[in-house]
Amino acid sequence: MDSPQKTSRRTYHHGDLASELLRAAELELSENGIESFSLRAVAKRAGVSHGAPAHHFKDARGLLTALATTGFQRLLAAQEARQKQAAADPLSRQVAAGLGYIDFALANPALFRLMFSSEKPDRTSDDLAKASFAAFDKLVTGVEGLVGENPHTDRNAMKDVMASWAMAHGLADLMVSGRADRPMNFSDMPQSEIDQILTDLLARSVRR
Amino acid sequence: MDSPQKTSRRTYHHGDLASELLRAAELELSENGIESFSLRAVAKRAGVSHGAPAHHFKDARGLLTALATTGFQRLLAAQEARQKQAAADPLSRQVAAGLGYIDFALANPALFRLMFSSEKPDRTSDDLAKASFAAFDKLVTGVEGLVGENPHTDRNAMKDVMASWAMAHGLADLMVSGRADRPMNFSDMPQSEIDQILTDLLARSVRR
DNA sequence: CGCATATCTAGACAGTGTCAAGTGGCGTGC
DNA sequence: GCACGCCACTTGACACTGTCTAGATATGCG
Repeated sequence: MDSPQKTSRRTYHHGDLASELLRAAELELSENGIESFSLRAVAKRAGVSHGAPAHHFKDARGLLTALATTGFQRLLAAQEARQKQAAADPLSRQVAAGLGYIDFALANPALFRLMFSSEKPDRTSDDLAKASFAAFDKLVTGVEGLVGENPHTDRNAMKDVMASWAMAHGLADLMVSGRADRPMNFSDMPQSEIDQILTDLLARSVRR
Repeated sequence: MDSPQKTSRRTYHHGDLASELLRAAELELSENGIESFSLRAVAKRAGVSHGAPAHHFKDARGLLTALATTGFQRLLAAQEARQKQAAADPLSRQVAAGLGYIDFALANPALFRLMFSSEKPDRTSDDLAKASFAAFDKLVTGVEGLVGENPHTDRNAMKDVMASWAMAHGLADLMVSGRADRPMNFSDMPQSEIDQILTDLLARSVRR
């Protein structure tokens, strides 16, 4: 009568190995970084043999594709979380999306790298494409509210999307790699002050 | 009487294996990407045994650190190349630096990833730190000319540096990973039109 | 000319991802 | 209520990786 997915797996059949592998993979990723990621270490962490993952994910690429997909879903959620706390005007909402983007990157640096700086996830995967498009579309609708044009049909509006994205992504990537610390001294600042600076920078990108 | 570095190495001692390894490594990098980089493949490409590189670079990390160092030197050169063609006013010069940054990234995508999205280069290396600081400092002096304040002492000016860097880096990174193609349709544009758009986006970041 | 030393080779080791074959246990059809 | 089928997993093999050690070779200094 117990649920099929229990944390202690003394049975031969695991019950929910797929999601356990995803959790293990994310832990491995965040502890060791993407460049020393090992499928066998993930299997060991999940308490199964090194060949077990193949039954749920074709290969390492498959597992990392699935993991990146959840990453994009959570990236979208992080953007929305910031928007909930933000003022209702379109600029504040768009800036909030950028702040959420950066929040996510700083909270999940290795996953962020997997999503944006790795060839390992299979970008032709439908699930991955859908999830990454949804996160992208958050910026598109934000700009649409801001400039009153649909970026998918208006080239200038799409330029604003690109500006907004590039600024958020650039800040996120430089912060994740620790390159913003030296010039900006973020580590000595309270979060509110960091937010203020980032807000200023993000707002520049969409003003034309 | 022949130069010590000849392309055909039938001699036991190579003569200039260190730089040959660097060239081989860069070729391997651009052909296979950083994630399937193999030190043994580099050695094979250079025509030496798999153990040979260790004598010139302590390990794979050492080789990649040296390669990233040359990358930052060439990144700086690419920024300066664009500035030479640009108008003399400070804004044009700063935008040109950004265009050069993007030029470099698009011309050397795998190397760009090695420099900015990898933990393999040893960032505590003096040579690497010096080269990467020199490239960064190009943006700093550009902003100084633009706003009339030294960013190293003026916090607002350093914010402008960060804005300029984040926009250039964000655009470069998104373009390298092919993520800008879909929304912007860059592949259907002549270079002049791409430059025009990028110029607009880069200029936004430093105007306050 | 001979010897020291830098340079390179060759083999071993632990670790990696993937493939093939074999085993354990669950549930379905009788 | 039981046997059988099938899915989930294990095990071992393979080629490949980076690094270490020991040995071979050529260069240049005395």
